[in-house]
Amino acid sequence: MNIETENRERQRTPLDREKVLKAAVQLADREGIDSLSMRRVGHQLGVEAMSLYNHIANKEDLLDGMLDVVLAEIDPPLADEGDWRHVFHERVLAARRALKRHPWASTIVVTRVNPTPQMLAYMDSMIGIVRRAGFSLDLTHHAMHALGSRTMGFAQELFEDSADPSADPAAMELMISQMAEQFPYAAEIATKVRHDDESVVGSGCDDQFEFEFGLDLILDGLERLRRADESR
Amino acid sequence: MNIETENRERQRTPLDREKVLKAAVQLADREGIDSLSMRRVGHQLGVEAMSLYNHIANKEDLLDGMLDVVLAEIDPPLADEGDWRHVFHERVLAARRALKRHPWASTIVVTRVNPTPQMLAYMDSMIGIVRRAGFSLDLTHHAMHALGSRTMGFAQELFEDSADPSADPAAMELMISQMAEQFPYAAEIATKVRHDDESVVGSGCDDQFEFEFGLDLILDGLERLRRADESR
DNA sequence: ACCTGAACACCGTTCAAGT
DNA sequence: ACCTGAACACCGTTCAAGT
Repeated sequence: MNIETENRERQRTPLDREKVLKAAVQLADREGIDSLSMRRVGHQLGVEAMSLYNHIANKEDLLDGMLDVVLAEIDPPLADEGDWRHVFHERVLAARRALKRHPWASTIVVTRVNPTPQMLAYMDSMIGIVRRAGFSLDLTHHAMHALGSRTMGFAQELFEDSADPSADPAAMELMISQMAEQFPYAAEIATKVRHDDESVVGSGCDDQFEFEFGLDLILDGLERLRRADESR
Repeated sequence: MNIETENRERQRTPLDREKVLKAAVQLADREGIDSLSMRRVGHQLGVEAMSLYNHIANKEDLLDGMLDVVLAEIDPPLADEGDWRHVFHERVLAARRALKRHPWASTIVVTRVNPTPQMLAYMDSMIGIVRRAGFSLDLTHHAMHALGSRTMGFAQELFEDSADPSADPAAMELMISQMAEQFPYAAEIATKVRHDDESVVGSGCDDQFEFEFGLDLILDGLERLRRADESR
């Protein structure tokens, strides 16, 4: 029995911040972040929207809290053993798994104006990995900027759904043939992606693969710079 | 005399799509994307919000059109001469300059569900640069994913304003000392950034530098892969 | 052909009033 | 101490009615 039905029957349990956040996360998971309103979170808890203001400051505070619920799910880092790139890579994938469970979370990260406590804790642990691997303060700073949102397990993909399998193939075919004249290079890539998608084994647009490809490209570049710095 | 005052006096000139887009861009430049509403764009043109629907389909269509106004300002690419990385780098900076003139544009890019015509044209030209430099179709595809939004001249920065000079130094000092215990690595970086900002010459958090650092790190990594691929 | 008034179904947030 | 009714100042969008 979830919170909603429980509270609809009789509102014995008083509200608190944690209950509000949990209900909001549940609602966003089920209906998407665009459907999340104060009124709807209230309804989910069997309460009017105004009651929520007794437990959260405003909607921004609600979003901050929801993000921290998600980030608290990230697995702790591996021990510092062997190549720092491995430790870093694995932790980024742990963050990615947590964010993937709540697809709205990455859009929330991006709109935060101040880092939340859990974001700070996560970033601190990631900075620690490279510092203990011998990165200078300068190179560490550049590294974090270069990685950007990849540190948190996601990257800004342009045209995320162009390879969406739900798009019907006939429309895709038409689009590609129309693009071919004006945008030959883009059409060539779109054709490749479509072909690879059709063959079962191929991975025309495997998000996970592309994410790790980009991540390791940057980590390898950084390791090269660390070595150059060290032997300076 | 701008469109607003002109049309307030007497509405002789009939509306068209271009005028709506221009007015919307002007409004977003001046007051930010959050202040952009159908009602306010209408007001800017001396017209009710409902009139806009004669020229644009809906708000998403308006945002698409606004983005294409901005992207049309990107300088054309250099000739294919010398290192492809230079040509690519310079064009990305051209895109960056255009987006920087309209700070809301990058947030619009990120929320598009379908690529706009100008986005397609831009991406096509960038794909062309690497293809003509000898990249395989596969590597080209991975390259575009690895670069992500960097291709368009921006990157997802976490905590953009943590080095904001408008934040008062005393509050910054306090925050850092509070962080130091719980988040020593993050505090160390924050301290460095603050020091470099104070010295006039230093560039503790030079967005432009960090952007190009990350861009070149990826371009160099890709060039290495291209060479390995070629001599395979 | 283009513009508008009225309306619909929503938002976040405040605050005095209730229990 | 916590919750609510009423209200404020907004949204995007539709559609019949006006010119």
